[in-house]
Amino acid sequence: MAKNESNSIHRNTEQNIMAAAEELFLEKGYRAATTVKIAEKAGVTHAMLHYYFRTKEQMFIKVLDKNQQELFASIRPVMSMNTENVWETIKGGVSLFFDFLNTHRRYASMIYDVQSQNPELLNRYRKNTLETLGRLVASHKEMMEREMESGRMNKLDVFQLFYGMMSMCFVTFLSFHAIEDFFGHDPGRIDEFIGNRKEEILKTLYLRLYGKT
Amino acid sequence: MAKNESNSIHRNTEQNIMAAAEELFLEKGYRAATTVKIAEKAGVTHAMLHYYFRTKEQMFIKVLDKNQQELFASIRPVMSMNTENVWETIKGGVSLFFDFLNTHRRYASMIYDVQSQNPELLNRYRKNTLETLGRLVASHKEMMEREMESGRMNKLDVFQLFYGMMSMCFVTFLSFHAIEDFFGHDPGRIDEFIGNRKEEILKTLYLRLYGKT
DNA sequence: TATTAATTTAACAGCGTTGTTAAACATACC
DNA sequence: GGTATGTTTAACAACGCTGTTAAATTAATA
Repeated sequence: MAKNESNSIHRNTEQNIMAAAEELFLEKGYRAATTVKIAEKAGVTHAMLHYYFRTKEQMFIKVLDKNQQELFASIRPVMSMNTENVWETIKGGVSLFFDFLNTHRRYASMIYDVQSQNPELLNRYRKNTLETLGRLVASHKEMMEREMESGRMNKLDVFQLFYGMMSMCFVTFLSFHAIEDFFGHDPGRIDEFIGNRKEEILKTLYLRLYGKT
Repeated sequence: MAKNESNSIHRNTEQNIMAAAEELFLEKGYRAATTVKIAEKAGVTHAMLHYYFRTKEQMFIKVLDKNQQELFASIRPVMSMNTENVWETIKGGVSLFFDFLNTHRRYASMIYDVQSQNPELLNRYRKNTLETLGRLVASHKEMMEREMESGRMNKLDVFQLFYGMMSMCFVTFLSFHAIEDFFGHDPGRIDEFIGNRKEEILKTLYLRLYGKT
C-alpha cells in the first residue's frame, strides 16, 4: 500500500470515528456517549476505536482540543480590537462568543456535563482557557475603569461584568433542550428566538453600562 | 411493636434514606448517585432501599416532589403581590427565586442534569412547573404591557424578560462548580460573590426596564 | 412466650460498559 | 508472490450498577 493511499484511507476511517465521537460527545456528554455507539455511528466495530485512539479518554481529549481551537480562533478578533472604543469592544466580544456558541450549539452543554461529572478530564483544557480569558480580561480592565472614572460609563465590578457577559451567552445554549421543547423543535422559531436573545443580551449590557435612571 | 413506635422507627430509617438520596441526587445527578452510595450514606444496606422505595426511580421522584413543593412555597408570595407596582413585583419575584436557589444550591444543577440525561423522569415535574410558571407570567403580562405603552417602562418582549430573569438566576447556580474552583472553595468569598450577583442581576434588570440612553 | 416488623447479611441474575485479543480477511504495494 | 497495513469478527475479562431474594437476626409487642 502506497504511503499516500494508506494515509488517506487511514485518515478517512480515523476521521469518521472522530466525527462520530464529536457528535455524540457534544450531544450526550462524556459518560452517555459510549464507545460502542460511537463505533456504530462511524460505521466500524468498536475494536477500531482501540486501534486508532487506544482509549475513550484520548478520543475525548482530541475532540475537546479541536473545539477549543475553534473557540480561540473565533474570539481572536477581540484581542486585536481597538481598545479605545469600549462599547464596540464589548459588543464585538459578546457577539463573537455568542456566535461561536450558536455555531457549536452543544458545546456549552458538553463542557458543562464534563465539568460536573468528569472534571479531571478538563484539567488541560481549563489551564488554557483560564490563561486566555485572564489575558482578555486584563487587557481591557484598565480601559474600562478609566471609562467609569470619567463618568461616561456606569460603575460596576469588571469581574461581574465579564461573568454577566459570558453567563448570559452560555445559559442560552445550556438551556437549548428546554428551548427546543418550548418551541416544539421548530428550527425557524428556535433560530428566531436565538437571534432575539443575542440582541436582548446586547441591549441589556448596553443599558447596564450606559443607561441613566 | 406498638404502632407509634413502629412508625417512628420506620420513619427514621426511611427519612435517613430520603435525606441521603436527596443529598446525593442534588450533588451528583440521577445517574451518578448510585443506590449503593445512597445506602452507604444513609448507613443501611442497599437492600433497604428496595424495602422502602422499591426502585431508585421512585426514590428520585419523591426527592423531586419535595424540592418542587419547597420551590412553589418559596415563590408563593409573588402570586399575591401588589401587581400595580411593576418593579416591586419583578424585584420581589427575582429575589425570592434567587434566594430559593441559594438555599438549594444544587437544585439547579440537579434539574439540569436530569433534563439532559433522563428527561423522561421530569415529565410529571415539567407539567406542574409549566402550569405554575405559565400562570405567573400570564398574571403579570398585561400589567407590564400597559406600563410599556405608557412609556414609563422600556419596551421589550415579556417572554424575553422572563427568560432573562430566570436564566440569570439559574446560571449563577449552574456555574457553582466553576465559582467554587475560582474562589478556592472559600465559603466567605463565595457567599460574597453570590450576594453581589443578586444585586447585579437586580440592577441589570432595573436598567433594562427603566434606564434611558 | 409467641408473633410481628425491621434490618442485616450474603449472595445472585442481568445488564451495559470499557478495554483487550486472536484469528481471519482485504487491499495495496514491492 | 510475499509483506505490511487496515479491518472485521467474535469472543472474553473485569467492573459497576440495579434489582431481587432467602435466611438469619434483632427488637418490640401482645
